[in-house]
Amino acid sequence: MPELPEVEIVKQSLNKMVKEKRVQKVIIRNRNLRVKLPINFKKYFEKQKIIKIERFSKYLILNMSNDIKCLIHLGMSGTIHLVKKDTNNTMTNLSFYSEPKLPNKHNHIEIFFKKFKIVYNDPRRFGFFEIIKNDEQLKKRLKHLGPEPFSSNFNTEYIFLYFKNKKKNIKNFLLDQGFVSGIGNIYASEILFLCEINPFIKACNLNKKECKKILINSQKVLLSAIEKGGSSIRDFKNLSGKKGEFQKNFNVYDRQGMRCKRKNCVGHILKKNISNRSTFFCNTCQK
DNA sequence: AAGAGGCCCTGATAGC
DNA sequence: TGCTATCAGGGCCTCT
Repeated sequence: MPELPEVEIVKQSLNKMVKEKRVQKVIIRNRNLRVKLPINFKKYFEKQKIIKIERFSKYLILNMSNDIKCLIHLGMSGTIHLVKKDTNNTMTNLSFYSEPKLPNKHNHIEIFFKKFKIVYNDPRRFGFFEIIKNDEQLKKRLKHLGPEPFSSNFNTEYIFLYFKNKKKNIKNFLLDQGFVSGIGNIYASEILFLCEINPFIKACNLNKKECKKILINSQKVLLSAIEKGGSSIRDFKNLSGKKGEFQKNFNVYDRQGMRCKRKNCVGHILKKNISNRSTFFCNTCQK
Protein backbone atom coordinates (compact mmCIF):
# COMPACT_ATOMS: atom_id res chain seq x y z
CA MET A 1 0.00 0.00 0.00
CA PRO A 2 2.06 2.84 1.21
CA GLU A 3 4.70 4.39 -0.96
CA LEU A 4 6.78 7.40 0.04
CA PRO A 5 3.94 9.98 -0.21
CA GLU A 6 1.57 7.96 1.98
CA VAL A 7 4.26 7.35 4.58
CA GLU A 8 5.05 11.08 4.53
CA ILE A 9 1.39 11.88 5.29
CA VAL A 10 1.41 9.40 8.17
CA LYS A 11 4.59 11.04 9.46
CA GLN A 12 3.04 14.50 9.34
CA SER A 13 -0.12 13.29 11.08
CA LEU A 14 1.88 11.52 13.77
CA ASN A 15 4.03 14.59 14.42
CA LYS A 16 0.89 16.65 14.83
CA MET A 17 -0.57 14.23 17.35
CA VAL A 18 2.18 12.57 19.36
CA LYS A 19 5.18 14.89 19.21
CA GLU A 20 6.23 15.78 22.79
CA LYS A 21 3.57 13.44 24.20
CA ARG A 22 4.34 10.77 26.73
CA VAL A 23 3.50 7.11 26.20
CA GLN A 24 1.48 5.71 29.08
CA LYS A 25 1.26 2.09 28.11
CA VAL A 26 1.53 -0.30 25.20
CA ILE A 27 -0.61 -3.31 24.43
CA ILE A 28 0.58 -5.96 22.02
CA ARG A 29 -2.08 -8.22 20.59
CA ASN A 30 0.03 -10.02 18.01
CA ARG A 31 3.82 -10.21 17.99
CA ASN A 32 4.01 -11.99 14.66
CA LEU A 33 4.64 -9.16 12.27
CA ARG A 34 7.21 -9.53 9.50
CA VAL A 35 9.82 -9.01 12.18
CA LYS A 36 8.65 -10.64 15.40
CA LEU A 37 8.19 -8.11 18.22
CA PRO A 38 10.62 -8.83 21.05
CA ILE A 39 9.23 -9.88 24.44
CA ASN A 40 10.46 -6.64 26.02
CA PHE A 41 9.10 -4.38 23.23
CA LYS A 42 6.88 -2.41 25.62
CA LYS A 43 9.59 -1.40 28.01
CA TYR A 44 11.27 0.79 25.39
CA PHE A 45 8.07 2.83 25.00
CA GLU A 46 6.42 3.10 28.35
CA LYS A 47 6.89 6.41 30.23
CA GLN A 48 8.90 7.81 27.31
CA LYS A 49 8.21 11.01 25.44
CA ILE A 50 8.03 10.85 21.65
CA ILE A 51 10.56 13.46 20.57
CA LYS A 52 9.72 13.46 16.88
CA ILE A 53 8.86 11.22 13.96
CA GLU A 54 11.06 11.16 10.89
CA ARG A 55 10.76 9.37 7.58
CA PHE A 56 13.26 7.86 5.20
CA SER A 57 11.94 6.26 2.04
CA LYS A 58 8.93 4.15 3.11
CA TYR A 59 10.18 3.86 6.68
CA LEU A 60 9.04 5.83 9.72
CA ILE A 61 11.49 6.50 12.54
CA LEU A 62 10.10 7.21 16.01
CA ASN A 63 12.59 9.01 18.23
CA MET A 64 12.01 8.60 21.96
CA SER A 65 13.32 10.41 25.03
CA ASN A 66 15.38 7.40 26.09
CA ASP A 67 17.36 7.71 22.81
CA ILE A 68 15.75 4.54 21.52
CA LYS A 69 14.29 4.64 18.01
CA CYS A 70 11.53 2.53 16.58
CA LEU A 71 11.76 1.77 12.87
CA ILE A 72 8.32 1.23 11.37
CA HIS A 73 7.38 -0.15 7.96
CA LEU A 74 3.75 -0.44 6.91
CA GLY A 75 4.30 -3.25 4.40
CA MET A 76 1.40 -3.70 2.00
CA SER A 77 -1.55 -3.30 4.32
CA GLY A 78 -0.37 -1.51 7.47
CA THR A 79 -2.34 1.49 8.75
CA ILE A 80 -2.07 3.61 11.86
CA HIS A 81 -5.29 4.79 13.46
CA LEU A 82 -6.02 7.44 16.01
CA VAL A 83 -8.55 6.53 18.67
CA LYS A 84 -9.70 9.32 20.95
CA LYS A 85 -10.43 8.77 24.57
CA ASP A 86 -14.06 8.87 25.60
CA THR A 87 -15.65 11.85 27.31
CA ASN A 88 -15.41 10.36 30.81
CA ASN A 89 -11.66 10.58 30.45
CA THR A 90 -11.24 6.93 31.32
CA MET A 91 -9.25 4.43 29.36
CA THR A 92 -11.63 1.62 30.15
CA ASN A 93 -14.21 2.63 27.63
CA LEU A 94 -12.74 3.23 24.22
CA SER A 95 -15.84 2.88 22.16
CA PHE A 96 -15.63 6.41 20.72
CA TYR A 97 -13.52 5.85 17.68
CA SER A 98 -12.35 8.35 15.14
CA GLU A 99 -13.90 8.07 11.71
CA PRO A 100 -13.82 5.67 10.04
CA LYS A 101 -14.34 3.06 12.67
CA LEU A 102 -11.30 1.12 13.72
CA PRO A 103 -11.28 -2.31 12.07
CA ASN A 104 -12.16 -5.06 14.54
CA LYS A 105 -9.48 -7.45 13.33
CA HIS A 106 -5.71 -7.24 13.02
CA ASN A 107 -5.12 -4.45 15.53
CA HIS A 108 -1.69 -5.70 16.54
CA ILE A 109 -0.20 -2.84 18.57
CA GLU A 110 -1.83 -0.14 20.69
CA ILE A 111 0.16 2.77 22.07
CA PHE A 112 -1.67 4.78 24.72
CA PHE A 113 -1.22 8.48 25.43
CA LYS A 114 -3.10 10.58 27.93
CA LYS A 115 -6.03 11.53 25.72
CA PHE A 116 -5.91 9.03 22.87
CA LYS A 117 -4.23 5.93 21.58
CA ILE A 118 -2.72 5.04 18.25
CA VAL A 119 -3.41 1.60 16.85
CA TYR A 120 -1.37 -0.33 14.31
CA ASN A 121 -3.58 -2.43 12.05
CA ASP A 122 -2.10 -4.76 9.43
CA PRO A 123 -4.09 -7.68 7.96
CA ARG A 124 -1.23 -9.14 5.93
CA ARG A 125 1.42 -8.51 8.57
CA PHE A 126 4.10 -7.54 6.07
CA GLY A 127 4.86 -4.48 8.16
CA PHE A 128 7.00 -4.26 11.29
CA PHE A 129 8.03 -2.23 14.34
CA GLU A 130 11.72 -2.69 15.05
CA ILE A 131 13.63 -1.39 18.07
CA ILE A 132 16.81 0.46 17.04
CA LYS A 133 19.25 1.33 19.80
CA ASN A 134 21.44 4.00 18.22
CA ASP A 135 22.26 5.94 15.08
CA GLU A 136 24.91 3.49 14.02
CA GLN A 137 22.46 0.61 14.11
CA LEU A 138 19.92 2.66 12.16
CA LYS A 139 22.46 3.55 9.53
CA LYS A 140 23.40 -0.10 9.15
CA ARG A 141 19.77 -1.13 8.95
CA LEU A 142 19.03 1.31 6.10
CA LYS A 143 22.30 1.15 4.24
CA HIS A 144 20.95 -1.04 1.44
CA LEU A 145 18.64 1.80 0.40
CA GLY A 146 19.51 4.08 -2.48
CA PRO A 147 18.89 7.85 -2.45
CA GLU A 148 15.40 9.27 -2.16
CA PRO A 149 14.07 10.90 -5.33
CA PHE A 150 14.55 14.38 -3.78
CA SER A 151 18.14 13.82 -2.73
CA SER A 152 20.93 15.63 -4.57
CA ASN A 153 22.57 12.21 -4.92
CA PHE A 154 19.71 11.21 -7.18
CA ASN A 155 20.67 13.13 -10.30
CA THR A 156 20.93 12.59 -14.03
CA GLU A 157 24.54 11.51 -13.90
CA TYR A 158 23.84 8.96 -11.14
CA ILE A 159 20.90 7.50 -13.04
CA PHE A 160 22.75 7.33 -16.34
CA LEU A 161 25.81 5.67 -14.81
CA TYR A 162 23.71 3.25 -12.76
CA PHE A 163 21.90 2.09 -15.90
CA LYS A 164 25.11 1.41 -17.81
CA ASN A 165 25.19 -2.28 -18.79
CA LYS A 166 21.95 -2.98 -16.88
CA LYS A 167 19.69 -5.21 -18.93
CA LYS A 168 16.71 -5.19 -16.62
CA ASN A 169 13.70 -3.12 -17.70
CA ILE A 170 13.23 0.42 -16.41
CA LYS A 171 10.04 -0.39 -14.46
CA ASN A 172 11.93 -2.85 -12.29
CA PHE A 173 14.59 -0.26 -11.52
CA LEU A 174 12.04 2.27 -10.29
CA LEU A 175 10.86 -0.42 -7.86
CA ASP A 176 14.43 -1.34 -6.89
CA GLN A 177 14.95 0.37 -3.52
CA GLY A 178 18.72 0.03 -3.87
CA PHE A 179 18.61 2.27 -6.94
CA VAL A 180 16.09 4.83 -5.68
CA SER A 181 14.13 4.46 -2.48
CA GLY A 182 10.49 5.31 -1.88
CA ILE A 183 8.85 4.59 -5.22
CA GLY A 184 6.33 1.73 -5.31
CA ASN A 185 4.21 0.02 -7.91
CA ILE A 186 1.61 2.74 -8.43
CA TYR A 187 3.95 5.68 -8.78
CA ALA A 188 6.40 3.70 -10.95
CA SER A 189 3.74 3.42 -13.67
CA GLU A 190 2.70 7.05 -13.21
CA ILE A 191 6.30 8.29 -13.49
CA LEU A 192 6.96 6.36 -16.71
CA PHE A 193 3.77 7.71 -18.23
CA LEU A 194 4.89 11.30 -17.65
CA CYS A 195 8.29 10.39 -19.14
CA GLU A 196 6.64 8.83 -22.21
CA ILE A 197 8.89 5.82 -21.63
CA ASN A 198 7.78 2.24 -22.18
CA PRO A 199 8.14 0.24 -18.94
CA PHE A 200 9.69 -2.73 -20.79
CA ILE A 201 12.66 -0.74 -22.14
CA LYS A 202 16.02 -1.98 -20.89
CA ALA A 203 17.66 0.53 -18.55
CA CYS A 204 20.92 0.48 -20.53
CA ASN A 205 19.08 1.72 -23.60
CA LEU A 206 18.00 5.00 -22.00
CA ASN A 207 19.92 8.11 -23.03
CA LYS A 208 20.80 11.02 -20.76
CA LYS A 209 17.78 13.02 -21.79
CA GLU A 210 15.50 10.17 -20.78
CA CYS A 211 17.37 9.74 -17.50
CA LYS A 212 16.74 13.40 -16.79
CA LYS A 213 13.04 12.88 -17.47
CA ILE A 214 13.01 10.06 -14.95
CA LEU A 215 14.59 12.33 -12.37
CA ILE A 216 12.22 15.24 -12.95
CA ASN A 217 9.06 13.17 -13.12
CA SER A 218 9.88 11.01 -10.09
CA GLN A 219 10.06 14.17 -8.03
CA LYS A 220 7.02 15.66 -9.71
CA VAL A 221 4.77 12.65 -9.14
CA LEU A 222 5.78 12.09 -5.51
CA LEU A 223 5.57 15.76 -4.53
CA SER A 224 2.21 16.14 -6.15
CA ALA A 225 0.95 13.01 -4.37
CA ILE A 226 2.13 14.39 -1.01
CA GLU A 227 0.31 17.65 -1.72
CA LYS A 228 -2.87 15.76 -2.43
CA GLY A 229 -2.60 13.70 0.73
CA GLY A 230 -1.50 10.40 -0.81
CA SER A 231 -3.49 7.80 -2.68
CA SER A 232 -6.32 5.58 -1.52
CA ILE A 233 -6.68 2.39 -3.46
CA ARG A 234 -8.25 0.11 -0.93
CA ASP A 235 -7.45 1.24 2.52
CA PHE A 236 -4.97 4.06 2.68
CA LYS A 237 -6.11 6.73 5.08
CA ASN A 238 -4.26 9.30 7.05
CA LEU A 239 -4.22 9.19 10.82
CA SER A 240 -7.61 10.81 11.28
CA GLY A 241 -9.19 8.45 8.77
CA LYS A 242 -9.28 10.93 5.91
CA LYS A 243 -8.66 9.43 2.51
CA GLY A 244 -6.00 10.74 0.15
CA GLU A 245 -7.04 12.35 -3.09
CA PHE A 246 -4.21 11.46 -5.43
CA GLN A 247 -5.95 8.48 -7.00
CA LYS A 248 -8.17 10.95 -8.87
CA ASN A 249 -5.01 12.08 -10.64
CA PHE A 250 -3.89 8.67 -11.86
CA ASN A 251 -3.05 8.79 -15.54
CA VAL A 252 -2.52 5.06 -15.99
CA TYR A 253 -2.76 3.10 -12.74
CA ASP A 254 -5.92 0.97 -12.66
CA ARG A 255 -7.10 2.54 -15.96
CA GLN A 256 -6.61 -0.45 -18.28
CA GLY A 257 -8.76 -0.29 -21.41
CA MET A 258 -9.45 3.43 -20.95
CA ARG A 259 -8.40 6.28 -23.21
CA CYS A 260 -5.01 7.85 -22.70
CA LYS A 261 -5.35 11.18 -20.88
CA ARG A 262 -2.53 12.85 -22.78
CA LYS A 263 -3.67 15.67 -25.04
CA ASN A 264 -3.88 14.58 -28.68
CA CYS A 265 -2.96 10.96 -27.89
CA VAL A 266 -5.35 8.43 -29.39
CA GLY A 267 -3.93 5.48 -27.45
CA HIS A 268 -5.41 3.47 -24.62
CA ILE A 269 -4.03 2.06 -21.40
CA LEU A 270 -2.68 -1.48 -21.23
CA LYS A 271 -2.11 -3.61 -18.14
CA LYS A 272 0.76 -6.09 -18.27
CA ASN A 273 2.73 -8.01 -15.69
CA ILE A 274 6.36 -7.14 -15.10
CA SER A 275 8.00 -9.44 -12.53
CA ASN A 276 4.54 -10.36 -11.30
CA ARG A 277 3.54 -6.77 -10.60
CA SER A 278 0.78 -5.02 -12.55
CA THR A 279 2.14 -2.37 -14.86
CA PHE A 280 0.03 0.22 -16.65
CA PHE A 281 1.06 2.23 -19.69
CA CYS A 282 -0.24 3.84 -22.87
CA ASN A 283 0.20 1.73 -25.99
CA THR A 284 0.80 4.81 -28.09
CA CYS A 285 2.67 7.63 -26.34
CA GLN A 286 4.90 5.26 -24.34
CA LYS A 287 6.27 3.70 -27.49
C1' DA B 1 27.25 -9.31 -9.95
C1' DA B 2 22.87 -9.33 -11.99
C1' DG B 3 18.46 -11.08 -12.71
C1' DA B 4 14.54 -14.31 -12.18
C1' DG B 5 11.43 -16.41 -9.15
C1' DG B 6 9.41 -17.83 -4.86
C1' DC B 7 7.74 -16.70 -0.47
C1' DC B 8 5.81 -14.26 3.69
C1' DC B 9 0.08 -13.28 4.86
C1' DT B 10 -5.03 -12.12 4.65
C1' DG B 11 -8.95 -10.38 2.20
C1' DA B 12 -11.64 -8.99 -1.82
C1' DT B 13 -13.45 -10.32 -5.98
C1' DA B 14 -14.48 -13.17 -10.07
C1' DG B 15 -15.92 -17.37 -12.08
C1' DC B 16 -17.99 -21.77 -11.88
C1' DT C 1 -24.59 -20.57 -1.45
C1' DG C 2 -20.06 -22.16 -1.54
C1' DC C 3 -16.05 -23.60 -3.54
C1' DT C 4 -11.51 -22.31 -5.96
C1' DA C 5 -8.36 -19.31 -8.26
C1' DT C 6 -6.37 -14.93 -8.80
C1' DC C 7 -4.79 -10.65 -7.44
C1' DA C 8 -3.36 -6.72 -4.20
C1' DG C 9 0.15 -0.77 -2.93
C1' DG C 10 6.48 -4.47 -0.36
C1' DG C 11 10.65 -6.58 0.41
C1' DC C 12 13.58 -10.42 1.50
C1' DC C 13 15.76 -14.68 0.30
C1' DT C 14 17.71 -18.23 -2.74
C1' DC C 15 19.18 -20.05 -6.98
C1' DT C 16 21.43 -19.76 -11.40
